Amino acid sequence: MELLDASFGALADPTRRAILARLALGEATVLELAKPFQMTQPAISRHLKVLETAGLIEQRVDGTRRPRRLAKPALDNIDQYLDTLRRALAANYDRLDQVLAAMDRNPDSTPNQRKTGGSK
Amino acid sequence: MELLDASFGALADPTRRAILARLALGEATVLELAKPFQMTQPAISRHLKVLETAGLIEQRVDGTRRPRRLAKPALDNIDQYLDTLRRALAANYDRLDQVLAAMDRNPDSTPNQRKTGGSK
DNA sequence: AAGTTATATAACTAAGACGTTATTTATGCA
DNA sequence: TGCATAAATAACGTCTTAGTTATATAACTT
Repeated sequence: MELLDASFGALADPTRRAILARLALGEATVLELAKPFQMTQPAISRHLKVLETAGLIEQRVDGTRRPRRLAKPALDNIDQYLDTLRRALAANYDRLDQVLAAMDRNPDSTPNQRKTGGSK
Repeated sequence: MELLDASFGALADPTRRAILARLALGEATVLELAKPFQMTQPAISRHLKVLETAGLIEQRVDGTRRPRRLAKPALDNIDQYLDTLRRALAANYDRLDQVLAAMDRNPDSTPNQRKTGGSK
């Protein structure tokens, strides 16, 4: 699943998330996107390429401009992955040893927690 | 939202996602985690620190071992963020210009697409 | 055709990520 | 005590990322 590599990697950068936030309001060109972020146009173009490779945005051709907008495939993919994690998490919390572990890790009940014998 | 930086960054690495997949089956120690991945123990320890900083896993103390398990906060946080993107995406797709854009970007209908006279 | 505008690409630099081996710290055990 | 084991940390090399400036490409404008 290397699309996940690209997708999560793309989302890990605050500038790229800001770009997505801007695109959430509607499509925008490179220069429009570059304006609010004090950063050069080439830098934004690179970020856009990363986002597009990740499947998070799409291009459109309009003369010399290339307005970008949000795309869905990556989001669906990510959602699906996170779902498996959520499920596993829920399942683990239902297990007894997880409950015991939770008690064990509470510093109030056992100052210096152990479990083999009980000393130090 | 720099927790998102950490969370998405953590999920961008395939080794770390594999670690999470293993932890989805239940808690495991560093050495147990290191075994399947042919990688040294220090490397795994670093990955675990990244995952923990991101809020994706937790530790437990058991003598000299530190079994890890999945944690929820980061997932909730991520879910919430993705939700805003999903919403924006849906909203954008409801707009007329987005629909026109979709047609415009279809290479079959217009070989060298323009639009100065059409929408915008 | 010539100039302008929108974007992409190239070449470079600085910083960060990810792996290694060697060593340290902390606990358990004889 | 002293040795063994689990995990963390240090120091280091290498590859990747994110930014810069300079330049190239493509399309619109006159």
